[in-house]
Amino acid sequence: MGVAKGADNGRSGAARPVPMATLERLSTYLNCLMQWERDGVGTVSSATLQGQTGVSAQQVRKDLSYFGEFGRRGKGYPVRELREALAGILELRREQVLVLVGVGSLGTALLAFPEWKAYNFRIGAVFDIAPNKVGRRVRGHDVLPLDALPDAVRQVGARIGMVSVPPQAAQDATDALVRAGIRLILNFAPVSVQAPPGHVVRNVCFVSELAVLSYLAQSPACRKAEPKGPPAR
Amino acid sequence: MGVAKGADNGRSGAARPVPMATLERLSTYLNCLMQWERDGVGTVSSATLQGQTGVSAQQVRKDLSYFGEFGRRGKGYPVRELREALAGILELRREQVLVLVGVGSLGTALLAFPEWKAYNFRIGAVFDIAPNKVGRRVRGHDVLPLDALPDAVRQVGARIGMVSVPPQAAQDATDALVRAGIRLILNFAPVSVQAPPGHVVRNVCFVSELAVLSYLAQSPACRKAEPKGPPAR
DNA sequence: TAGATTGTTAATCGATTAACAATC
DNA sequence: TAGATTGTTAATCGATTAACAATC
Repeated sequence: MGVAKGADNGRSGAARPVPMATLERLSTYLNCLMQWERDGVGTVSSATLQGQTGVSAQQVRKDLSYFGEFGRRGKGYPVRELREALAGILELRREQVLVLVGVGSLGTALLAFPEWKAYNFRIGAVFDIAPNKVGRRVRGHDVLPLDALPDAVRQVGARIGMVSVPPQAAQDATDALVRAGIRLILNFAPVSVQAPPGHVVRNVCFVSELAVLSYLAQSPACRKAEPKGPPAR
Repeated sequence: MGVAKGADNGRSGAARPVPMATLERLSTYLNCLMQWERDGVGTVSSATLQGQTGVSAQQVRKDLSYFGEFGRRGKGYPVRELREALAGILELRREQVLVLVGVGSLGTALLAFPEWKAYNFRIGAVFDIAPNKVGRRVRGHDVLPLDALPDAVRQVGARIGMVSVPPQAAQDATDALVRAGIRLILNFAPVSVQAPPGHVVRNVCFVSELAVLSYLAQSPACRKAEPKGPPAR
């Protein structure tokens, strides 16, 4: 039931499964390291990462330990090396090609997102069903009809699909991606969509996040999700 | 360390803390129920919810049990009542007023999001620093300067703030919200931001989600996050 | 060396799943 | 009643935290 056996980078001997929670934190670390690298910072400690992310220093070290040994005792982690290592773990040293289904206002905002390049993502093809959108050019991308999906996916080598269509259309869009051979799907529509075994659907649902905040608003329970301990920086 | 003591709806006697994981699933259930209510469905079982959400039936029942007893044994859950109960638990029977900082393409897409009303959210005020945006009207909202935040927050009664500014500006925007008395913050910028104790920051980070998918792409580990068991529908 | 900080093992805590009694 | 399905208690599993030895 471990998510990712055998993903241990060849370093850590036996294949411990990597907790999903760890995986979800990795890109946060990567993001900090990218910034520090731009700033010319040479070394950081797990305490520095705690200060920046709110994740406890020991948790940071534990997370990294699933993939190998990246630090120097008494010193900390070399920023550039750790950044490269994390990018490698997340398969972001090779370009990841995405396809996008749905070019409404959210889809258009996604096309304009300035950080794709920094993470080595590229949107390879863009689709919509609306006849008045198909054939147009949006933010430098030709909008293709949905039935062009299978060919386009093969052509651009996409492995990940993003769904940004209205809720009623989300399952259809997902099905189309599945038929086109896409096994990794990021759903932005505020409904749950299902895909067959062997596929992974993850959701970006801000309504859900807001609902959690709304819940927390009622009691003085706001004392969760805070940075803990002495922030070092 | 429990997130939400005393949130037990007055029904369940002692105040069991509600797991964050449960909280995060609640809006998924709510979403399904809203759809079913529109479709005129009278009753659903936990197995139905499993079929629609991928969350196991027993997990659904366990989640609901933190807040009370909503079902009828042998029968299932009355759609309308359960929807109302969940909306109440999430404090969504009263209107939740939001403020938005940052009216770039993502912010604009958020303003255009059609489902705010359905969840009883309302964007009460909108802010930006860019002089060429302040004073303009975007999707029916007047864009205000950041220093209008404290007054506006009081005036519209906002309790939740959304940050959709470029990464470099995200911490500043967060600080401005904090100074304006906002304690619940949803950050859309792909950086981690910090807020003082007593505040909650949650993040919507699709880069993070994509990074997880990218990781999962490498091994045949795609056999996670699937619907399990016999879907009933 | 002494101080700092990592990496790891053990202990705790929390969340999910299994089992089943309650009851419609 | 019999069948179905809930709600709850106990058992398992997974993730976080604490403690500490290793070592730069």
